[in-house]
Amino acid sequence: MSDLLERLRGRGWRVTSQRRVVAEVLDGDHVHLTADEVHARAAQRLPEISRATVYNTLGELVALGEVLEVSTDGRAKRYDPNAHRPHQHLVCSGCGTIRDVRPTGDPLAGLPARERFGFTVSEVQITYRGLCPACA
Amino acid sequence: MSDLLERLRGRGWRVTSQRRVVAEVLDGDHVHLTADEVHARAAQRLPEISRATVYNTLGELVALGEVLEVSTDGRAKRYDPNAHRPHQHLVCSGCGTIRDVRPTGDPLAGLPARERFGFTVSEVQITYRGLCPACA
DNA sequence: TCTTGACCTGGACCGCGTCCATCGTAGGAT
DNA sequence: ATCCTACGATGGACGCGGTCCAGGTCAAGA
Repeated sequence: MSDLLERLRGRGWRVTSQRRVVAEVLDGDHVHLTADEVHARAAQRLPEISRATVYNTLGELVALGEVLEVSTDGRAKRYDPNAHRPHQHLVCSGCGTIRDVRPTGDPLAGLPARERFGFTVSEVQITYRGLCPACA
Repeated sequence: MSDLLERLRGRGWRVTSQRRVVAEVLDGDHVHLTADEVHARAAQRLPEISRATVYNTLGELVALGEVLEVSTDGRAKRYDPNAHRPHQHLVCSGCGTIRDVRPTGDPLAGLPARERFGFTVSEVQITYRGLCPACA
């Protein structure tokens, strides 16, 4: 994400203080923040930033492929800045923490043509669930 | 799901007309209905059934392992009556229809110990996305 | 520096789901 | 068959996550 702002400027993005702050928040610790958490952290640096702007900016970053949306619990969506390296997620059923993991092999290989029902399958999302060491 | 009500009675469930109607709705076409769709179909048979009751009943069926909750789009949860046969889901990015599919092999095998970070992994949810024949 | 269209704001609004006080009733007890 | 009562149903208020909108603001090109 380091030169994210330059990439976005190159794509015609108007770089504003709000967008920069949101990008910097995501660029920090690689945790999976909710939109409200992003808003809270952004507001520490830019107190008057609005929720709507955070939602808009996150949506744009997702549309541009710079950030991934993850919804593992049916509650708030989370935003994953690790978008350029394909990976899956490992979720603790106890505390809800999420880790990025990289399974071996081609995940599409497990779905034989007979089970595709004529679909053009292009993407696979895998969520591994279990208990983390602390919760076990 | 055929003798579902008997199983539930055996577990101490009080069988009411509302619960029977909800179970019958799920037992119909094996589509993946939202809670509101379940409510609408139930209301055709039992006009005064309340939303809260439908939500309660669905939640109980999930807790008892008779029905699965599926949230593929971050919108409303869907309810899958095919709970006794392990399967995954194939979702059309165009129209949103969901098909049950059965991948080959053990889905847990793809995650080597090194990528488990000490977690006790017990469950794998896979969502295949693509376009169905009609949307392609 | 000026201009302008893209952007930001705050608050109303919406969809999905939960909660709660109250009423109704399934099913055991008699 | 009838009664009793605890479990279930009702529906309306509420909460959270997210979207929309009218109006004010400002980045960046001319």
